[in-house]
Amino acid sequence: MTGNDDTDGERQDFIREIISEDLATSKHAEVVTRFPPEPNGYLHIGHTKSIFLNFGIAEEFGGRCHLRFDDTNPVKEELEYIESIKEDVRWLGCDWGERLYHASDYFERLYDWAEDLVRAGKAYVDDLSAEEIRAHRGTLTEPGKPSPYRDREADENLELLRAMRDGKYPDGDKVLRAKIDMTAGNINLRDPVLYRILRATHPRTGDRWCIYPTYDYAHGQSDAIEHITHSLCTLEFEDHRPLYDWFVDNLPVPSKPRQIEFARLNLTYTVLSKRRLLQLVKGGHVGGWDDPRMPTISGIRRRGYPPAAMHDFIERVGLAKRNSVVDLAMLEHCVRTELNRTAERRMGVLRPLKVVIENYPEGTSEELEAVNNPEDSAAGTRQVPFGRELYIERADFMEEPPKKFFRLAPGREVRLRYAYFITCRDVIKDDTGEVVELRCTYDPETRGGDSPDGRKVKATLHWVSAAHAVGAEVRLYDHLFNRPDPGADGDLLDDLNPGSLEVVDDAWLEPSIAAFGPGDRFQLERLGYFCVDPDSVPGKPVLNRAVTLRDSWAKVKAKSKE
RNA sequence: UGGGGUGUCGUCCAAUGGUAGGACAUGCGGCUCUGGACCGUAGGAUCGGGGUUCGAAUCCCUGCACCCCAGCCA
Repeated sequence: MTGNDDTDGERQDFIREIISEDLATSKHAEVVTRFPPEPNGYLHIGHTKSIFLNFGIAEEFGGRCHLRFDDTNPVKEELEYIESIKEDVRWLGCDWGERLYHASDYFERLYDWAEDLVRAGKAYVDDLSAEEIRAHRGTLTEPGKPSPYRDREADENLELLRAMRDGKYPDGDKVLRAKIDMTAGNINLRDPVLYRILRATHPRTGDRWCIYPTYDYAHGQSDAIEHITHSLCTLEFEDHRPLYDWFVDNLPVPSKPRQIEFARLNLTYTVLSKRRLLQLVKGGHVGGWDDPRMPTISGIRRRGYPPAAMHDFIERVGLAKRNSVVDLAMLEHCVRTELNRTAERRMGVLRPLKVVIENYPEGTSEELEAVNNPEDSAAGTRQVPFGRELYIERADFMEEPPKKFFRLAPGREVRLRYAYFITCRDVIKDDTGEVVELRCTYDPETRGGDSPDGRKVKATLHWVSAAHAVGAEVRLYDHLFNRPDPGADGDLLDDLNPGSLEVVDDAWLEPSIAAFGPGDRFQLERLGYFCVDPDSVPGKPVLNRAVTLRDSWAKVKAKSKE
């Protein structure tokens, strides 16, 4: 189901249709998919599409999904990445069970098959340099020319290949190439490289090998070895498919997998490429791979996006073959929907304005009952302390309110959530004319927030008791880039949003928030959804704002400014 | 000017020869102890030109636009 359909649960995307058909016609008895990351970076939101697709299909069709590291290039790959990828996949709720594999598990078999190809006259060792190979490859419009080494005898090739494996030649000195067709329109078929000489320590095989298979030579065969039935990948591999099939058809592999391509995910205001993400991290433009502004899985986890929201998002985005860019607002909608359902409510004030309740007895306080989650009665209630001195949000008071401003103003009565109606009696300013304190009175009859005489107020404000509040640092995030297509016409860095991070270090929170630990998510009423950051220290929580609430007042305000 | 793909509301995805529909976004109402949530409602699309057909987003022809490929990256 694509998730954007509510009348027909049968509807499927084109890949699920193919699989259903393969099952119906008994082409396959079971479905086996795989998620095949290269451990050369951190996973990002784009990968969630592939992860949920592969694991989701396996689950829906009662099959299985393998986690396979495509570790064929030790120059770029690291153990650190392997660990982070596993953690991220697990966090998304996907379980590969015992089915953890690596392309490097198959290096021995892949090599044997390479000898088979050589013996069959379908592969040869080429002495040409990388530059010469490129020159011989031709261009998009001109055919390539055969290498002078293309017609070496099988025996000589075999000897050379073994010598390559045994470390007799320096890096880059020779390669093994498939002998296919130097004039093919599809450049991938112009005698692709199968093995290159690379003296690099592999994260798993160490220094056992000095030749490594290329992606093209390793991927399809790895799929076949694992009896993958449907090998799902992104569009740019579409014209590798003939090569993929060529290997599977020319090698004694145990099964014949089918590669199917789909469009990768793109998001507005976001970059999703390892190269550009690495650029942001290495350049110090963000705090690291897990900076909450990063579209990495570790970034959004720290930011407070729940895995369930990611799943919902991927379902809604759907699956097709056309390149597209999804509106970031769609993702934020999914985050809000999930958090609205599951996150408990709390109160906190970001930019405090002191309020003194003049007719509230000095030196006393009381506890008021507050609902934890109006969307979930099972979440229960909690007690919130109230006293004579409070903080409210600075933005909730205006000395000269415009027509549509419903909040506190001189002489006006509003409700303090779950507490009392208060009326603003006096405004105290400092030398510069800035409002520093409000003198108010409360109506004891309105305890809990309802007036016995049926009197209405137009606004309800959040607040905290000054005597009980916990000081906190709150990090507010905005889009990392200030245009929907960052880097589209020029330097990516020119499009960085200088206001993407705002740190508020004198926020006040209701005391119950101290009970939350890193990773816990909750709503600060009227402000948004927040997540406790690991930077928190005892007595001084650090909060990340995952996403704001929808804010129709902000829209009214923005419109009146135009 | 080689090969491989893709063109449907602003955005994403459906409609598989038979009323172009949903979601997000946007506008307008309602409701509300969160200007939240929720409910209702409106506007908004088949790349162009021919053809086949009672009937075309769908089939055919022909243009056009966009994406990918010339790593010993994946």
